[in-house]
Amino acid sequence: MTREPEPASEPDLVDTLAHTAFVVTGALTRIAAEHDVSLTLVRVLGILRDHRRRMAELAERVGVDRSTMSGLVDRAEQRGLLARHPDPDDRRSVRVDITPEGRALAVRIYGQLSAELAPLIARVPEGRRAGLAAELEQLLD
Amino acid sequence: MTREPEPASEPDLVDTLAHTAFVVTGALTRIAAEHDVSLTLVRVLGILRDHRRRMAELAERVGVDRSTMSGLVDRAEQRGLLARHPDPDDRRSVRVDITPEGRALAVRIYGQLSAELAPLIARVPEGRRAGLAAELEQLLD
DNA sequence: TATTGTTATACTCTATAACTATA
DNA sequence: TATAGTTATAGAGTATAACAATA
Repeated sequence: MTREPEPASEPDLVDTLAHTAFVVTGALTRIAAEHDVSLTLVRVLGILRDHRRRMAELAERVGVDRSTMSGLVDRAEQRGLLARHPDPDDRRSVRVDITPEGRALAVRIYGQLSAELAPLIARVPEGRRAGLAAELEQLLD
Repeated sequence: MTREPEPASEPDLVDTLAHTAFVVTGALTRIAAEHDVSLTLVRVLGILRDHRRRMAELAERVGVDRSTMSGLVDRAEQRGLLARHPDPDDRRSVRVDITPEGRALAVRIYGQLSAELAPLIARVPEGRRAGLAAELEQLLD
């Protein structure tokens, strides 16, 4: 008979995922600070690289209150990184766009993240990298 | 002849690692907020579960200034989660200990993280979970 | 009535600079 | 001189509550 010491959870993988999150978030937070932006704004820039979004969508995706997003967009707009535009379909809504300056900053920051993670990724055999990424994405959804 | 479009970096795995970090950090930040603590304090509690640490060590590991850690420990101490003790070997130093209350809170929070990540981990075939954790740890160091 | 976004408010988090005590 | 920790200060990030405009 085989005992099952861990009925439901997988503590080892959970610990590793938490560890991964701390390392990656730490690197990104530090890089963001070097460019005088917060981690939250970095995430907003990343989201807006692909699609224009409404305030409420941004807040929901990043996980902050709308009032928080409102202030964050205020400051980013003053710095020329984002721009508000009216939504022709709903006059209550505001569409937030990334400016060319914001896009350039996003490219710099995410490029720097790639460069800093490269030595870590190099520890995984080249033939396993795609598989590792695929397994992680499967886990995330 | 084969072209190499990505000379040095591995953008796919970088993107996935960033995605992982956002998901896990988001869950942990939300859980922490439910218990009225910050993500930074959760990390401190996690570190102190294993070893007593000096203020400077804590600040360095978490990636904040010592003055920030000083205030954070102040508030956690007032709440009975941490305790300062003098260091007999160096009278400049302060050793920070986790209290039983702090330890109980850490157990609750990390347990809740395990429970919330369990459905995600379930998407990875059981036979691959240990391997995935090992590959990630290899990457992290 | 419900939703979108903003503002006012209050508190935490954060770093910088200046300081004390100790090494 | 250098290091450990604290305090004072200022600014960003955050949520809650109340609000106006629109659906």
